[in-house]
Amino acid sequence: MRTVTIADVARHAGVAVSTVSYVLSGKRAISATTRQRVLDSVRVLGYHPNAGARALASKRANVIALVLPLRAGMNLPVLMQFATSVVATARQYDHDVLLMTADEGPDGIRRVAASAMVDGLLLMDVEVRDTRVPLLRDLAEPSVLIGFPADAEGLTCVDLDFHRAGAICAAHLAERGHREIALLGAPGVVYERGTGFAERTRAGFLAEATERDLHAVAVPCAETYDEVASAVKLLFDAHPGLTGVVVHNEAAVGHVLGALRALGRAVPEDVSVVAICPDDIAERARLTSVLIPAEELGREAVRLLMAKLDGLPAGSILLEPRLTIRESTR
Amino acid sequence: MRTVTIADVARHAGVAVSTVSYVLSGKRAISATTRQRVLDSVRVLGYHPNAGARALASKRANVIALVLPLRAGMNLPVLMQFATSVVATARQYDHDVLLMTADEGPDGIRRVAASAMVDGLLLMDVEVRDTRVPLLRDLAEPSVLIGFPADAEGLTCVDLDFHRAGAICAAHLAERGHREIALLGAPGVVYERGTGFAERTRAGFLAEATERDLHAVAVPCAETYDEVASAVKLLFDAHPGLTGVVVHNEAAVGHVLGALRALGRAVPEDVSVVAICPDDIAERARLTSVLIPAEELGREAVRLLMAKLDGLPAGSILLEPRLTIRESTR
DNA sequence: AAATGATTTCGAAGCGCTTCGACACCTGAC
DNA sequence: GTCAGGTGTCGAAGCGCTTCGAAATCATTT
Repeated sequence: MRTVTIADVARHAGVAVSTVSYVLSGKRAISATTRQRVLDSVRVLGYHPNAGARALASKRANVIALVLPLRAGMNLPVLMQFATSVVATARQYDHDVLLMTADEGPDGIRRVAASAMVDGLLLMDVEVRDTRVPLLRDLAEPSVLIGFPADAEGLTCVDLDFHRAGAICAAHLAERGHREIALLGAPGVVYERGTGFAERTRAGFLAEATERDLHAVAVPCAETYDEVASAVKLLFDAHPGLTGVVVHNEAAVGHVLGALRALGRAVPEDVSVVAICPDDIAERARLTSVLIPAEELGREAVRLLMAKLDGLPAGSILLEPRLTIRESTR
Repeated sequence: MRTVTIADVARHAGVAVSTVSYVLSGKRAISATTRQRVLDSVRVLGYHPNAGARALASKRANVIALVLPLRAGMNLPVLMQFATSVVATARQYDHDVLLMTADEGPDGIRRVAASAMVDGLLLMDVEVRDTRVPLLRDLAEPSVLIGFPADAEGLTCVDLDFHRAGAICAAHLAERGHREIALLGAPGVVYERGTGFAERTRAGFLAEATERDLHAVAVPCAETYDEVASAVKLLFDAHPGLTGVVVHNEAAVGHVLGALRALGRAVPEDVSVVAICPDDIAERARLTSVLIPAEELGREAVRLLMAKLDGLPAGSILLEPRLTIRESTR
């Protein structure tokens, strides 16, 4: 059972090879009768174009690379949703997905790009000072990043709008009548590194609080229980009237709840808590939260990449955060 | 910056194109001096072979498809470890990985296979009566399955040796002096479907128990708390002297512990519990367990697939289970 | 010195597809 | 009846690589 080639289809339909190609690609007008004859032959013979030959001739592989950080510490449900959404969306655009792990590093990216194996790249979890970013800049292949590196100039990035997320949390607490609120953010070092998303959440939170005339503080937050507990204690010592807390640190959120319990402050009776974290974590603890929209991130990232493949300019985009109200705020 | 082709390398090194090809593939002897000259040119020019052209000429894409069940209900850590291991191992064999989701179904498989986009396929979580299995059988491309379908004849499958796993659990309990033990397995319907792995665990468990002259029973086990609780109650009513329980049902294991607690039986003081489940679940509950060796599964699956790609015959293999002793048995 | 055989290198023929320019045919306008 | 301008189709030239057979080179042997 030799594999069926376009020449077989052409012979079977009694037309030229190029005609078959044009029917399939739609790049030139073909009469309805010829078109139908060709399509019938395709069906009858079970023809599938050879991807390699197509890529070679057209300089388009119809494959995108998905570079995932398959290391420990990632939130798996988020990663999975993202990957699933990328694959599904890519298929809608008639593209396949080549899976790469971040630990091949820049070389892996250079390799797949230079080999014309993929037409574009999707990188998840880009770090602030990522060694791959300069490479992406002068790669011929377009790329889209999930997350913003330190200097996003000239790159296409997709991320949750953390400024708005911070603001939405503050607004939610304000609307519930809280007058004194706090943000527990990432560990201090993260701010010192100038990590964009942590800083932006903070700015949005404080701006909205100021706007609404609330008393607000924002403090970094470590991730071990003891450190979290003492930070929470310090916070309430300094601000006894505090009734609303936003936690933007998925590793610390459980500890914050524990610390509150230890201090004898009930949630939501005494203190309302809003988290900015993956949905599974918030769901488990029944927390009001702003989730990480993994599926939407994947979809938008692919959409942007496809636009770039078509030569369209594509700027970065920020996704609108959405608050899910659960049982930790009142 | 036109991309560098093999012709550029040949010109730069002052040799024929075919010589460059042979240097790179090692398929013919090339003198050391020529070889070095070519390799230098490759380095200087930054040459990377065009994957499409290579695939077209050699009929080898150097890509394998990884078909994952990206639906809910999978144990994510297991899936991730598996995927990571597959990608890493494939790279060792100079192959890349095309990521597909099971929801494209047989058509997706047919598509990538017929388009010569991949040389082989890796399917995870194959179901007992999987519609893709007959397809795989008469596909030209070799494939490896994780898990055993109803009829594995002529297929290459990799899985944990559940017969041994059942036996190891029984043996562990026997060594600790337990004389009356039970296996809580998959829900009844799973056995009725004739699912291989559930039945094999059961057989291994009972055989080992008989061997060691223990009193052993094996019962199916549902997955809601109430059903589990009543099953556990019935079990202990019927066998008051029961002191060892093996749970082979990752969804039920938490409920079993709860039910035991409700019956006033302490673990491990009154009852020893061994689980056959993903490591994260056992780790969380500090259970002695036989884990699902995701990483090893990935590695072995790729190894088998590569063997088949080289035309070697490859039978199915069963991985040796390993017991991790934690705090639930004594 | 010629012949033999190994060893190393070369040239050319594809692999299956896309795409460009050209050709054939058909309209309708003059 | 001729010619301009569409349509629809074809043929051929690659795309960049692998691989086969043959040529060229060199060391041995007779």
